[in-house]
Amino acid sequence: MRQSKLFTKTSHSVPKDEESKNAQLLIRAGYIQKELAGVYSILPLGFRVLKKIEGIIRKEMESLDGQEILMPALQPKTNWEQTNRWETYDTLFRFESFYTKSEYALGPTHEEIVTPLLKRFIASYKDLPRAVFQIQTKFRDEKRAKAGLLRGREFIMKDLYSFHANEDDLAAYYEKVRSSYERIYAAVGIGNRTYFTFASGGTFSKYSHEFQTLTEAGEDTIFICETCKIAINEEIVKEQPECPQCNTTKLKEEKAIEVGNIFQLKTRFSECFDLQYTDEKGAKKLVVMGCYGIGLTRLLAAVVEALGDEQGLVWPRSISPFQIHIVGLQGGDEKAQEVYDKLQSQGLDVLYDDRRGESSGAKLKDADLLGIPLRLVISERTLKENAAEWKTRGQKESALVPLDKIIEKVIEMQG
RNA sequence: CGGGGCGUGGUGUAACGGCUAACAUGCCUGUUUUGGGUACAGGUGACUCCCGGUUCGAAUCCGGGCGCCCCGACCA
Repeated sequence: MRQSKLFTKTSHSVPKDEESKNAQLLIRAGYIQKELAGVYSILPLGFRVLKKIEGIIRKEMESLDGQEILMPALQPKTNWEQTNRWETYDTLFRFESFYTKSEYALGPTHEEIVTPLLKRFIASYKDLPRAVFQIQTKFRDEKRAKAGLLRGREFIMKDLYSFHANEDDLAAYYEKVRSSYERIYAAVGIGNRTYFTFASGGTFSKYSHEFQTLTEAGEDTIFICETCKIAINEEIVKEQPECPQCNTTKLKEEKAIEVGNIFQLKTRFSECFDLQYTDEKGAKKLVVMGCYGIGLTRLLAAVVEALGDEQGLVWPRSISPFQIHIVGLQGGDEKAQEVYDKLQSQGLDVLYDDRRGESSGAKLKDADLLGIPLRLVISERTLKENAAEWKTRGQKESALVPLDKIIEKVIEMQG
């Protein structure tokens, strides 16, 4: 893509109504735009990142035999009354139709839809296990939206629901999901600072598990066991905090942001909707359920919080909007164009800063702000060596690479 | 939901109750410059969030509303 055609622009100044690092950098770089408190438009560069994250998550969900569906965000009140959550779910968006006076919810989660949905198809033990997932916009009536994309009123979430014949099967599946989640966090570049965390179970069970990523902007406080590489959420740490695995009390307190959670719902919802199956002996039994969520927009923001620096965004290759940022400076435009065409024809994701009016300094600053992992500068100076300057975002050093070796080197880099 | 702060060109800010609402940035024209947000000149751009009140006079004071941020509470 040519940068001169991109409808978004970078901005020098930070919006005064945003304080969080993720919102400031993403808005300045033109990845997102705020529409309302806690509600953002995702612009082309941000959309590309989101799609990359989506791809990583989808691949893992499919490996868990998850079948992708899309359920409605608009949901009937009756289903929420059936689970007794119409009155009690405090961030539920509830509203009345202007014309019919019927009441609706905007889905913050989808147990109320997915459970009756699967009931139409599950009748026998032969129909189990099953897993479905979706990647969809969710709504929560937050009393206070905050911290950019970290806590919004509208956000994009992947939710997976699993259906099992018994608790053992659920437990085994739950472990598989845990591994998938760990691969997801590693793939988006925050694996080394994301901890499997023991947390309270909320509405459904005694405990649940979260994945928490260490960042200053985190809303949660967790206690890390360095030996086991797991953590405990503050909410379940009472007087004597200890690691549930090795029982040590040497725990390190840290701020973290919750980037995913997994719950064993068991029969909490199958009871409400009478979701039963017939077992091998002809007996009726309740289906056992699990649910597993990852907020994509929040995950994106968490990566920014964790990796962004003074100069701007820093993307891992796996989710960067582009793999390569070609910057043509004075005297290098013609060659830059050639290299761009060549890399494009190799099917590589390339952003080419072909803007003519901008000064060199402005282009280099913008490249840092946009955060694309590999920057190739082509200018009069590099062309004296018949080369391009190769620089990795986030690293100080750069090197000259001969123009005829670039494709080779890019392919080598991508492994 | 409790507390605090704030709404002024696209953006960031300034302006004692008193001249034509100022500065920077952006944008447009031209010249210039070209490896870390070049320089100069000219130009464009604001019913000062909305409604009402006080006053000879309101961006400024008062009341109400709407919106935004931060702290806390809450949080699948």
